[in-house]
Amino acid sequence: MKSKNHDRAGQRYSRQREEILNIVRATKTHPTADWVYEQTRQILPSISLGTVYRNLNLLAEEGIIQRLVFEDGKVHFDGNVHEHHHFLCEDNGKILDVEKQYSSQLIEQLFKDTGLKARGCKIEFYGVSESEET
Amino acid sequence: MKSKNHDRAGQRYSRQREEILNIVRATKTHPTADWVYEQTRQILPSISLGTVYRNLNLLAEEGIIQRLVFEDGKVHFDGNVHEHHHFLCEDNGKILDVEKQYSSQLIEQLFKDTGLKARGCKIEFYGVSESEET
DNA sequence: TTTTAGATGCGAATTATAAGCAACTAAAGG
DNA sequence: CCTTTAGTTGCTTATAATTCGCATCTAAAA
Repeated sequence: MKSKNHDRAGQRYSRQREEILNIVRATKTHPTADWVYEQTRQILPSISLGTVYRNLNLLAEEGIIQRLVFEDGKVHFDGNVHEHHHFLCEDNGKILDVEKQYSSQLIEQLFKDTGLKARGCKIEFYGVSESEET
Repeated sequence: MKSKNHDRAGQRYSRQREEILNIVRATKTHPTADWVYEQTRQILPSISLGTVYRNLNLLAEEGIIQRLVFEDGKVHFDGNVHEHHHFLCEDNGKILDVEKQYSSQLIEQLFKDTGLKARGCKIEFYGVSESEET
């Protein structure tokens, strides 16, 4: 079915946006705009990179996908909008999801320690994900 | 005194690097390369932006300063290399330091929950830092 | 001193991303 | 259906951030 990618004020359906959303939702690789562009081209060969950027940003603004910036300085997108954190593997560069509810605990602790009221938090773990034998 | 900014293999002293390091260490604003450039120019008017980039990256590689990427997608530098986290204020855009030891606790919990061994982690809190009355 | 590898300033090249615009089209109204 | 309207697209051209190439300069060891 057509994911309701147009079910919002001042926004209509477009095939391009539909495919972009499908692609982002179908992967766990936390893709960049460029990767999404390459994938989408295989289905809609005449799509332009600008359209991919526009739609990714639009979907992120709507909260339908997430926009993430990792240490590589690049913007990544994530179809998983539930609370979760990330583990960046220093070996293979992969980004693993950490689907654990660590935020509320930390936010409380932060408040006790500093008085700051956080609305949320993001945790980025880093290390090697696989065994290290050479 | 001249901070030992050259006390490493294949690296010699340079006035430019010294000033850059001083400036990054003297602020808590988590500056971008451009800001550091503007500051350094006031002391060394003929310094070039390329030199600032080169030295910031070099110092970061040596672990003398930290390279951070926040949600604004920009690279920031931090003279504070001790374990600490950040609070991004959604009002004024300021980045506050959270000098608390939350990492080891989380890393342990991550290991228990998933078996992943993290070497470290970064927490980014976000919310409004000041009272919200209008 | 001389030597040498590291550092600098400058300008050109890359990358990632946004902006401008005429042509196209979804969807609401008649 | 046919019109109308405003959102969307592909294209091209900007920007902004960062890196590279290179001749020149200079710390610091010999």
